[in-house]
Amino acid sequence: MARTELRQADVRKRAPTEVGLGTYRRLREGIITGRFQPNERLVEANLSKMLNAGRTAVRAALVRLDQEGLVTREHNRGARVRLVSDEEALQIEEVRAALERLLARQAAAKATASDIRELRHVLVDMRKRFANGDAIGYSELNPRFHQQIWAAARNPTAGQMVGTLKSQSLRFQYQTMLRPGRPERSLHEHELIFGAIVAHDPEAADAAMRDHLEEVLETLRWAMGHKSRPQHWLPD
Amino acid sequence: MARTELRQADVRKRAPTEVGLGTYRRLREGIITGRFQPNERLVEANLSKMLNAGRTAVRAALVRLDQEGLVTREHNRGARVRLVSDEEALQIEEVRAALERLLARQAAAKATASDIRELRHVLVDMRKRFANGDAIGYSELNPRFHQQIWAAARNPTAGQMVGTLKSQSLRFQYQTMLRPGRPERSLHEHELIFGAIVAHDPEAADAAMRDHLEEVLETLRWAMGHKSRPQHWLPD
DNA sequence: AGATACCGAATTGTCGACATTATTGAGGAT
DNA sequence: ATCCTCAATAATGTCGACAATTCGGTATCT
Repeated sequence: MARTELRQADVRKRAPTEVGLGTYRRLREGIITGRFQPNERLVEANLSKMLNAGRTAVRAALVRLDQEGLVTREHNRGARVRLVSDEEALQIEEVRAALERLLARQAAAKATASDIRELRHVLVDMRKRFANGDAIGYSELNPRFHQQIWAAARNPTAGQMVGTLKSQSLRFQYQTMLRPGRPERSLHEHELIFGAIVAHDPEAADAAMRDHLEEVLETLRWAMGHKSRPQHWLPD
Repeated sequence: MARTELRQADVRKRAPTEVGLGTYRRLREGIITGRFQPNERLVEANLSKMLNAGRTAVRAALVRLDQEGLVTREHNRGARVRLVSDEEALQIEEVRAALERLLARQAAAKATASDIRELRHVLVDMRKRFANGDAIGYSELNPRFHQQIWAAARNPTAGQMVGTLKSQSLRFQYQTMLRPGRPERSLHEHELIFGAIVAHDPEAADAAMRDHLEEVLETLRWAMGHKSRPQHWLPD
């Protein structure tokens, strides 16, 4: 029975140097940005050379990414970039909506003046880019806005969770801004959310975020109906 | 460019034999059931012998559990059972509430006759045990009831997510049933949720689940105020 | 006595080698 | 032509050994 270690005094603050961070982070980035295509095989030896890291580190990274839902692993058959189906993407979006509503509510309750300043800054930029017709720049700012809300909510648990969710469904987000009239309404919805947070009105923030993400979901369904067939499965 | 592998035809259905499942599952079980105490060091060599598995497998399991939030790892300093603070536990409960509301809503929308039969079965058992004053047996059935709802919702994404959340805060759940009058009200709340699902009324299911988990949260806050000392009884 | 440097035990991180398993393609039988 | 067998190949899973690092205790100096 060597289980005699449980004093809380041992938990000193220290630089939280996590373990195999480098390779994990780079591999993750590669998957999210699409450098590895969905369903592509991830051979450990190859990755080992590409990231010049030992196979052990690659392996650990793959385990993490598996748990995170970005790759799938099968016994003796290796790892692949996980392909999330349309249905799954919708489910993920629903879950994300539930979490973001909570975060918006808490942000409205807890936001400091500094939080609001940051949020306003992003929103001002969004207005500018929208006015210039810069749709790409606008959709780049979109995640920034939401992340500011997560920060203001002071709920790391929910924040991290919604972050991993977003990484899973990120491939689908690019299509949504193509819908006619979508950017304009998107901007308006963000204004409403911002207003509710500034007013410190959790109920309104919840409702505004609900409406916003309901619109996003609807747009996503629209995009899925209209999407030209994914050019995966080539006709041989 | 050896990255020319992306046909969907390759994704055949097959037994999804995940990788190092055995050791991971046993270690996880050990942590959840409290055989390893919070903040206890998890030395790889020891675990290797205890679970008689290679150190490699133990290591992989620890990586997974780290990503899952059940252990924390620091570079060159090993792994410990993660201690979740009271504040974190409350945050987790809030997130869980948001997700379970979604799941209750979807369960009400999609539940089949079979789902409802299963759910009724659990509820009948709960009534019995409550009538017998069997508080322990009652709280054992509690997770079963919720899991049936997750199954009926047909939303694996949210289901798995709420499952991992629950495992993180499980240590706190034992205290809640000690509050005077809590079992009775808990049973009543479960009846309401069940009724809403049977009636296929998503709105009502959402509201009932919200009320239920709001009560749980309140009880949790109460328990935290009253906790003399977290008595980690060792179940050997 | 108190602070500091330092050494040794314990533990983790990493690498390479080997066994195990799946996959592919050729070849032969029906 | 189709199906089956079977070896060749490629990739993963696993084990052991070694280097690197942390931590506790001890000796040393002021």
